[in-house]
Amino acid sequence: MIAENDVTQTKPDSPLPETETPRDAASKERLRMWLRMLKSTRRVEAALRDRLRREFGSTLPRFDVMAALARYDDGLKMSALSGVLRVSNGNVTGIVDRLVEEGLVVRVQVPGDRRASLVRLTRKGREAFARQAEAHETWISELLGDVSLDEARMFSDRFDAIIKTDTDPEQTA
Amino acid sequence: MIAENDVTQTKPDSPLPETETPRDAASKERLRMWLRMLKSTRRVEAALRDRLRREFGSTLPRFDVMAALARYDDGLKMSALSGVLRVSNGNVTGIVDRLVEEGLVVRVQVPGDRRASLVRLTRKGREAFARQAEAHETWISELLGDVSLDEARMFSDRFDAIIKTDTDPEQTA
DNA sequence: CAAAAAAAGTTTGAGCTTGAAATATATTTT
DNA sequence: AAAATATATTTCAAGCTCAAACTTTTTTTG
Repeated sequence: MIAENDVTQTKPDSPLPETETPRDAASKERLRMWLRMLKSTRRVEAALRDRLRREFGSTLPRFDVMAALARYDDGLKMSALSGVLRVSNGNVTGIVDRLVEEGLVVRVQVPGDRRASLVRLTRKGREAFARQAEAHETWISELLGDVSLDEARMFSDRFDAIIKTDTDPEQTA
Repeated sequence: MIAENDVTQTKPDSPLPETETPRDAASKERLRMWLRMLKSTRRVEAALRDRLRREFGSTLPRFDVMAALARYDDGLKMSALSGVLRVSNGNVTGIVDRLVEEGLVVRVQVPGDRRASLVRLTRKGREAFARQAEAHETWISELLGDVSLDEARMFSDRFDAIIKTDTDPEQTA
């Protein structure tokens, strides 16, 4: 919103501040798009949080952590985990602490290195995650139900481009 | 991820669990799309948070509140504010408290009703927001730079559809 | 090898977020 | 007028989030 006229315009056709260069127009349209993208994402996220809470007594961050661990049978080190999820180290500590309390994951000492530990899903954790993941996929299809297969593919590609535009380290274990 | 075969399939052509109905395919593709959409949104949000913090010592929630207030010269009641932003009541209380401390907004008593108060931007708040909003638009264009005007329009429309699919009260002041 | 640097994790402090409970005030019913 | 109900907002507890500070351990290097 707001954002006056653009000083870098090449053709000052009109002297009024209401002048709109093509650059402005694109900028405004991208802003509009972003606001809608943010709103859509938040809506879907809110719905997911709500269902995860009601139906599984869990949260999205916990789900994210378990999803990451589910992809690595050998477990992940804390630093690798926060790297994969792209959240801060300290953040993951707390979430894993709670998952450990509930018996969904374990911290296994790494033999050679007394600093590090591998975080791994327990059997209970794997089972809980399997149930949640299945529900999760169903919810997404429900929430994005009117997006066709082809359209979804198109969107995925476009989002990939956006992701790649920003710096994308994407480190592994 | 995970999500075994779909029980509701109409044609059990293959007895194996690896069977994939068109319904499965679309479901998986939508999940893929959602994960990318979430990732993109988080990337952009993270970038915005970072810049807002560094350049203005502020946060996205504060910015959101100020943006909402900027659209209502007469101010908004707390309940209307949380309604517009679609966040909990208690949430807004804290954010507004901090904005008041910094002199960016004020709480004005509503004449007829001693329960309610109107939250309004101060001059300082309006000026701060104007600067932030301008930078914000620039950042968005930077972050979504390779999205063309037409493409942005298309995305906007599509997101609108997603938003409309979920319940959309959108109350006003 | 000892000092310095780097790496793995945790802790801390401040802020955001929610849902539920508490408070206060208004309005409606009885 | 008293009681019940509705509305406006705050408080609270639990959890998520980050950046920065801090331990402990390992690796590098002079």
